[in-house]
Amino acid sequence: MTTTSKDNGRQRADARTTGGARRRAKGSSTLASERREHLVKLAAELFAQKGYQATTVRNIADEAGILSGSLYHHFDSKESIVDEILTSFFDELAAANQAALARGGDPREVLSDLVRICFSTLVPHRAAIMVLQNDWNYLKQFERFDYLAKAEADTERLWVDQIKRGQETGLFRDDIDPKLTYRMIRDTIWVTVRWFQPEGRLDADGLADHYIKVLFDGISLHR
Amino acid sequence: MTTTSKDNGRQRADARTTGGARRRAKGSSTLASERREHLVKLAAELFAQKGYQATTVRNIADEAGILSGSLYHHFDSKESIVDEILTSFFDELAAANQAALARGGDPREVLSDLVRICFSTLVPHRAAIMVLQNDWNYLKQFERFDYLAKAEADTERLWVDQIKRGQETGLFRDDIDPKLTYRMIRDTIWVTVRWFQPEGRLDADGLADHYIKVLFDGISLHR
Amino acid sequence: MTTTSKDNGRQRADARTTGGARRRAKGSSTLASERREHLVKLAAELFAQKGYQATTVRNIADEAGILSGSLYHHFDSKESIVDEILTSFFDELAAANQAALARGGDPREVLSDLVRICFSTLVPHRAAIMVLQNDWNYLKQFERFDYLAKAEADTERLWVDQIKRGQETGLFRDDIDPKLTYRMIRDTIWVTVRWFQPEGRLDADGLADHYIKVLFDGISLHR
Amino acid sequence: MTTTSKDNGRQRADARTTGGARRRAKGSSTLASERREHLVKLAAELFAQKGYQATTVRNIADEAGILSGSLYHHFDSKESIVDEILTSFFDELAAANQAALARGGDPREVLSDLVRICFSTLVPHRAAIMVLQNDWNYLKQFERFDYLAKAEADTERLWVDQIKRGQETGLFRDDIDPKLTYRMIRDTIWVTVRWFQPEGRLDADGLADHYIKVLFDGISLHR
DNA sequence: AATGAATGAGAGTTCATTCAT
DNA sequence: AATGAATGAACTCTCATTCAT
Repeated sequence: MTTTSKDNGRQRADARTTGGARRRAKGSSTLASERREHLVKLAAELFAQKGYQATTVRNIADEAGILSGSLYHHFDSKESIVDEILTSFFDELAAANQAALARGGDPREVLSDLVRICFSTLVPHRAAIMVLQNDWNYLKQFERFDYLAKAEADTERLWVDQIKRGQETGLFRDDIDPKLTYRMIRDTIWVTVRWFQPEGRLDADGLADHYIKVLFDGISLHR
Repeated sequence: MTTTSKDNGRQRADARTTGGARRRAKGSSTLASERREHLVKLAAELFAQKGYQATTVRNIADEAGILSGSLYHHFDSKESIVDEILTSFFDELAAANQAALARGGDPREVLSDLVRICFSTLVPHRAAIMVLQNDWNYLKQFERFDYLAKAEADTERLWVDQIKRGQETGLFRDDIDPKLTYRMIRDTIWVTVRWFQPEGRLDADGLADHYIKVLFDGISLHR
Repeated sequence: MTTTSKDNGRQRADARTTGGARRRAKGSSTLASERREHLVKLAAELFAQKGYQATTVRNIADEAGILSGSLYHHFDSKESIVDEILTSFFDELAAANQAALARGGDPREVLSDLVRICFSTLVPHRAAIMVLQNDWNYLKQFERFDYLAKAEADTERLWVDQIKRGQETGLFRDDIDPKLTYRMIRDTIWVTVRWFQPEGRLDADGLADHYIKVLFDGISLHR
Repeated sequence: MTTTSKDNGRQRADARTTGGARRRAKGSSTLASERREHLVKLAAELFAQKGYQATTVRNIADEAGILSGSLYHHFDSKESIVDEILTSFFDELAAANQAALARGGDPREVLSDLVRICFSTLVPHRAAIMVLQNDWNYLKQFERFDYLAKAEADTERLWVDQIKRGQETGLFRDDIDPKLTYRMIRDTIWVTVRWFQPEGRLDADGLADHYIKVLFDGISLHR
């Protein structure tokens, strides 16, 4: 197997037993990579619109103006495509979260940052989030996507730590359950992807502000 | 179509939004109806577990110990089955919501009731909510399910009215968007179906209490 | 899963985790089984003619006058069909070999019997032998067919034992290699399936006689 | 088609049965020819391992470290590659057979020579023989390979002549069928390619000796 | 001499649904 | 009320081959 663009951008655990040289000198792979990214984008849009299962590889190929078989020049499988979409989202999110943690601040500030990060991915990673909301239940059955569950577990730890720290430092109420609270925050944010319209009254930042307000102080008017 | 129970338990399309349970009065059809309900229950469990699309009619038939073709004696399509699951949920929810409204009380009390109603459906209607969370994006493309969008619009009006009334009477903050707030509340509650375990630390009521607390007063500790 | 004819006639190692009742009272399965056997026969003929790989499930379905998808009512997969063909051959061969052994006699008699048994399968199991000759190299890569290699190993032991016994009792020459000799006999017999015509000058029995003659005494005229 | 080495190394179809090696006399095409031969060798190895049908042109290209499309600079089809492998085998075999005949001797000596020739091709032409054993049934359907059947018919005549001559001169038994006997000898020898290991206890020559012994005198111990 | 993108035909398989029995 | 056989359309994916660069 040569170094085509089919490698899916992620390391494979299984070593290649068959021979074959690996090459490619200069920059023609940039073009290949652009084509590939374009196809991923088209697929992402369809996955978001109709769902992963309901989108056929023919749909994607049609959108690109090629035949379905031709997609397999670029990707191993339909799964590879969605994998690429999800990976790119998770990688970016993890990096942003780490950066927020590194910036420091009191738990309320960190939590605000984390919330804002979530909302800020809504537009650039709409498809990934949509797929996660609608098709995760289906995708999780494939070993290949186990890494997503792990990534989510990491994120949970990160949030829960901040909530607990907030409780210890007297910033947050003591009578809420950290894990439960995290889950509700997480779900509430991501699920907005279903109805959120960036061109609407509130953009992603506005949505974040609104949510942070309610999250920290509730909807009640306090005297 | 024969004179069996195949009419999907629902007389007319325009009867959909009126809510309320339907009963079959007379004789042997009760047995048929019981068998039918049993099959719906089996299907519901599978839909909840694997999703609507990923569940095959064969899966359902297998679970019932019959052949897939035999299901069509009871239902005229796979869609009919999920329709029945969803209708039963929406009918019950609408009725409960109306009852809460009828009971009256200040907006905070009514809203609390509405929240509690939502959480209380989590167990008996787990499958319907799961389907709505995971497969709505797919199902909405069929005209047949347009009534669900209408029912949801009705519910939204009901909630938004209460939130606005709360703002007018000085109970709720003025700087929150009623519609946005409703959506977030709605999403936060329903999405819990994905991880909620009735046998866990908190049951549905506990979850409701926890959420109402955070919703009204936020997670911050106010002096 | 119910007890349809899809079980492939062979036990499955993997237990069925999904529920479902198992029934079937009377004899309607005989009919189902007949249909199934008919399809297997059609497939066998095609496999023998064109090879396993080159035969498509559509070819088989066409021959049966149904659509390709309909085959899957009867079989899990194309592999299942060929499996059935091979299993039936191996089962019968193993039984016949055991019977020959049980009959006893000196090694020359037993070996003659074994040879005759091989030739006698040429007509009834032509397809299986043809597949084994032409497609074994392909089929052996699938775990599913590991049992064939095992069956072959058993047969080898059986033959080699007789050859050795013949050498010990002074019936056979001492300067031949038992294993090598077995392999050559085996291959020589089975490979005749490629050109053997039952309607030709010699039938399977005639072929066996001819071969036994040459095998034991060679082609040379001994004074 | 350009003026590359794509003409498959063979000038005309009617030159096929004449046998003999073909050389390219002149200049830089020697390099091209070497590359070509290298590719044929890689393909041969794969065909032997996995069979002709199961080997994809991509497999071959991978092995060579190039892309599958690039193979078509050297060959005009997958068939051309296997054709080259088979032709080279048949040409050499025919030449060797002719030489044996030319050397003369009594039928027993000639037959021994022919047997030894067959065994001696086992190593250098392993792939061709393997393909012939496993994929001939598939390849024979293409007109292009009709010449193989013809070559085989020629060989048969040659062998049968010697066997008959042996019977006439009282060297061989009269009660064996010459044609049948030839076929069994042929099959027995070629089919060993499936399990023969040159590094094993017996090399090709040893195998030949062993077989000649059994062929002429049988496995029985004659007083 | 090779790449990289694509074709086009066809592969095995799935599945909701129908219908005679 | 159920069976068992079949449909027909669609699915993901494969692969020999082509061709502009």
